[in-house]
Amino acid sequence: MTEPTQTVPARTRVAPSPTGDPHVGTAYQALFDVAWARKTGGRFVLRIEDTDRARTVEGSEQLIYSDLAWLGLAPDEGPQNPGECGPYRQSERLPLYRQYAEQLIEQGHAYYCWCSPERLAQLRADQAASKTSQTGYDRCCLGLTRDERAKLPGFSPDPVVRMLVPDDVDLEFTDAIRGQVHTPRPDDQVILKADGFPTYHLAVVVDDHLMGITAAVRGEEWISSTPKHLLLYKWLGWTPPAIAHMPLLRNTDKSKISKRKNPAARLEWFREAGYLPEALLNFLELLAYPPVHPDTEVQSFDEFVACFDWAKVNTTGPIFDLAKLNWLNGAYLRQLSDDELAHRIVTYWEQTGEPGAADPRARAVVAQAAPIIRERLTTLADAAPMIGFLLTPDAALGMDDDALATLPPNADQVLDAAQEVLAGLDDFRADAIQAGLRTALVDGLGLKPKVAFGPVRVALTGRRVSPPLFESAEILGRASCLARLGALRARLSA
RNA sequence: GUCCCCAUCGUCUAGCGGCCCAGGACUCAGCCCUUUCAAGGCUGCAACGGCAGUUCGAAUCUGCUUGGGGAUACCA
Repeated sequence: MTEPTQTVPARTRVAPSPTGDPHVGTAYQALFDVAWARKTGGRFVLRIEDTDRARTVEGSEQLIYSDLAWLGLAPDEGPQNPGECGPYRQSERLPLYRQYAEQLIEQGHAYYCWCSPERLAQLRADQAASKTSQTGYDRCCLGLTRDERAKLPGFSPDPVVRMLVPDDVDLEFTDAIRGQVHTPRPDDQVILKADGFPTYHLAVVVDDHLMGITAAVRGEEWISSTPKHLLLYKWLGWTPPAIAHMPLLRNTDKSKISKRKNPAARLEWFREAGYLPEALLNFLELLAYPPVHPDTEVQSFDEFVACFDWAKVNTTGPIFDLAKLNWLNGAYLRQLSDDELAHRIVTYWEQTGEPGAADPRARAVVAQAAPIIRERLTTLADAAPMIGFLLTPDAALGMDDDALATLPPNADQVLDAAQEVLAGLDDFRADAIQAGLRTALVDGLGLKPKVAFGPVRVALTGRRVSPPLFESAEILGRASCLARLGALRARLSA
């Protein structure tokens, strides 16, 4: 197996089409692109493949940029930070493709085709119906002039350009991940469309060569068209880059991952859902690559890069299962310092329009609460509901029904005692609060801790489950605590 | 239909002829810790798709088969 030589700095590229929200597959491939570039001291290039005018969506290029940057995979070169091999949008490189298409026609490797889309559709339908193994274009236009062809049925005035695939086309190539791979025999593929735009097949070859790309990472679905690309390289007299075909990410039903079946197919979804980019990166690495360390699967991108080897990339398409990502995200969250965690939460709030983001008091509370919610978070989105009781005015605190249902018959007694303790405390800090309440409720009233602290929790948080009680009480402060204890007490007497 | 790719616990994987009656991680279950919930610790459930062959010996090699996926576009 020939793999890209490690001593040569790679020039790799990710080439998404701007057809809406960036796809998670783009990040997945970019990750391996970047790993290879970093490993070899090379460059990572972003090229926008906008040759399908019907599908191109306004604004998605910007999203591709911001999402890659969020993940720490910002391109070294791209349309917004050009280097020396631009332009980086295929729509700005149009003359190039026509030039090479014409060259191929002159050399006899390609030909014009005037067949109408209707004729081609009929041809395919007939081939399918006859169950023949003979499929593909029938070369109706090969060797004909425009006038000759015009006399035949199914004529369309604007021609496309097709490759003339020879009988002895090479059906084997070396993949960086899979080694020797056999491929299906290609059809006389259209390389230049009637609207003058190239198809992917021509564009990728011309661009990769002209932009000096030495290693290309793409999805497995491209394996079958690789011989077309190799043929073009051969005809044009160019050296192809090393090509790595990544296994395809799958939906739970094992089909190719799609936005329709899986919300996580949208790269944006992870940011919206409160995942940390480093956790997502780690997760994507694990999806196609064995863990770097024998004792843990939590690994940094640098560690991944350091051990990167194409031969270790897996060949089976992984099912995109969020359970492990959730665990990883929690693991990364737990590694954050208090300040960093608070910062991430507030930043997340800013991005999602959470009201607390703009409130200085809320920011202060987040900073105080960071240590007590850290190990309870799966995503950043969990923070707001978890500390909501700290941000709500005392009078507006709601009581969950299931929380009220846990109150024991002697709750009033407990609340009275708790109020007395908290009112008399010199030092309103968590350990003093705990000591005071324990003395009064557990020792004094002879209650089990669970029974003793339950009503206090319900009073202060309105919920059955909450962050640690005494720390929460400290953050709330004496006045709020007394007000809330009093409120629940009053409610019980009513 | 045709062609191509792939195949170890539910999921991600280790394994590249003996160290494997298959190891780790996530999930799940139980226990411990414990003021709730988590986190943490411990224990457990759980896999080499099938059939031939090669070999003293096969999860590992070969063939067939089955299953899954992908490609068969003037989409990428």
